Amino acid sequence: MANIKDVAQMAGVSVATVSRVLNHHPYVSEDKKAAVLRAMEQANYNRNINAVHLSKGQTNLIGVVVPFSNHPYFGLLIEGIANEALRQNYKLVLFQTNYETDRELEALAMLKDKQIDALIICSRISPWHLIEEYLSYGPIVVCENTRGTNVSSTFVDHYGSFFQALEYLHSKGYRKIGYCLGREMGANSDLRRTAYQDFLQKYKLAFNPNFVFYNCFNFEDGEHVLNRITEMESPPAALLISSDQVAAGILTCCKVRDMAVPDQLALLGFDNQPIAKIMNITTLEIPLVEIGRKLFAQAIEEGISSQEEIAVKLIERQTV
Amino acid sequence: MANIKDVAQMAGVSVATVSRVLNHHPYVSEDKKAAVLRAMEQANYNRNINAVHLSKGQTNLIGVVVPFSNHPYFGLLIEGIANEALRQNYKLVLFQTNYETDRELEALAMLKDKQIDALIICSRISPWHLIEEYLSYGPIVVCENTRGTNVSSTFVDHYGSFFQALEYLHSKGYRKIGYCLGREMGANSDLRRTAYQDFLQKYKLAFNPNFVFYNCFNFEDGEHVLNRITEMESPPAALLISSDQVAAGILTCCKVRDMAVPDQLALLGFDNQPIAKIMNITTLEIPLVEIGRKLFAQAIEEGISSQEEIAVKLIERQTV
DNA sequence: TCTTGCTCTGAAACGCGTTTCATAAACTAA
DNA sequence: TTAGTTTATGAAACGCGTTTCAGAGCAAGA
Repeated sequence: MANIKDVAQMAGVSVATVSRVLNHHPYVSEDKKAAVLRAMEQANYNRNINAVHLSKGQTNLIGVVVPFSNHPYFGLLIEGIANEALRQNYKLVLFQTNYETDRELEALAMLKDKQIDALIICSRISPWHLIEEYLSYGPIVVCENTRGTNVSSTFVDHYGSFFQALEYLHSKGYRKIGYCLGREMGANSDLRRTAYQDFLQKYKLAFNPNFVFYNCFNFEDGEHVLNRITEMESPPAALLISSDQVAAGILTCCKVRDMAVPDQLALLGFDNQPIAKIMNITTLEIPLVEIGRKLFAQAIEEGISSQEEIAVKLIERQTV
Repeated sequence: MANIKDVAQMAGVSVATVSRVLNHHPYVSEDKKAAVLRAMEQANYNRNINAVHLSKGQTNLIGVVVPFSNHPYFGLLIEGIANEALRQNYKLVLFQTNYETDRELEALAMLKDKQIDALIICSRISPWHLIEEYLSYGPIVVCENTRGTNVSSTFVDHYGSFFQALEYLHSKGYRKIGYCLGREMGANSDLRRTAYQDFLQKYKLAFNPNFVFYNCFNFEDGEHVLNRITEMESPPAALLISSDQVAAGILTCCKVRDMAVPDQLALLGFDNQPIAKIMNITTLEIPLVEIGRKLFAQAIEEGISSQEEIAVKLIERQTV
């Protein structure tokens, strides 16, 4: 396998000049450039990427940590990240953690080893102090409010948007409001729970633990929710659902059971996923693809750190 | 950042000895080994992985090409691959192609650049001759019959298993049999189509183009299938469905519409995914996790190439 | 006692592209 | 014409761990 030295010799130039041609450096005369290109062609030259990595001290690989890559929420996020990665000539290494600590640690270890230039954590399971330990090895970008730290992030104000959603339902006359979340634990869930409590307090509404549904991730989880609701003597009149996917599942079940939406049960989703549009679900749009783009940009941004809060937008359709 | 030289100096040994300690070479005396470990600790030494890659000429990274990582079929395959990768201390780079040629080419380019040691293609879109061009750069392992070539593969005899499934339905008395596939094009679809034609011929059954359903990938695609079937004057009595996921979707719809399974419509799935067990779907088990393991083993197996055919197993449950 | 064969260690070569520094030539502005 | 840029190019240093080769020391077997 020919290397840069061979090519240099064949073209009658120094390796530095070959390197310049390889990297499109402007200061190379046309004739030498042509000679180098010819030599590369002849020798069937292939740049040794590992030598480049060693020399540059970077790999153009960015790690992305997600709990599930199959979920539309993360799917859209990944899409945004991948778009930007392509544009900037980076590749992605995907870590699907299933919320297992070890998988997350693997990703952090790769950052430490400089096998990836930066790490984007879309949703974490590890405690924050553990993440912090790895900050010195390379940029880590997350999806939660990191204001006051030097960690970059792009995030949604989950407290504010949840509160906003509750206010909207309240303004529509709903008083018995329940909500569906994914994980019971986790930074975002905490924020939403707090928003809910504060909302109840504001309007002097009583807390009903039956109105809280956890482990709502996918379409099929909607059925479980509706099963519980139909068994209740005093069911909620509206549901705030942290994922359109689940909202769609609930809505589908409602149709099957001839439950009128929104009259018997109002549904307010989150994300504005494609399925929400198709099924006419009222939702709070979260521009996930755009968030993905920003996360990537932050991952490769040099020196500085930045925190960006993303606004959500209410999309009124027919389920509230 | 300390390097191996610094550590060697601190420990009073040569870099070779430090390298031996790092790589658990047996011939290092206990005291020197201890000294090296102490020095590494003190210097907060971190091995530069890119230097290792350059030196070894490999990266311990294996590329995995799938069309969708969110589909249970590929999810299980990936699980098997990932298990084995973990065991053998390799990392995976996942390429989700969405069946776009460019994404597949990206993966092949990384193989060419030796940024990955091998490539596992779970389902391809590129023509075979294009894949072949990259064989000289590193091992490529695929999921289709490559007997007679020097390409390693682990595959299911799709012709045989489809035929077997059709025979089973026939033996149960079904004559009007339809089938659902994913892609219309693709090596596996061709095989299955041929099996179907041959089956019809064998039993002198007429071909009905309405009994063929394409683009059946996910749970929700089951609804489309059933919609078409309910509109037919002369619907199929049994369906052979190339994914349990779709079979589950169809079965769910049947329940909603009070259609008796298998009396009004028999369903025979493929894969034996978890959902098939839960929903009691008769299916042909494909040991996807096991196939994943084998694919990975083949990817890192030195020198030789091997082709392994995997047997499927009929699991009789309650939908036929 | 002499081989033979381990065990242990270090020097040096190797993998290979990037980048800095020095230098020379060519050009521009004063 | 002189000073100051800009363009162009090569030598050499740099990033850093692995591996081969040679040799020393020591023990077991002949």
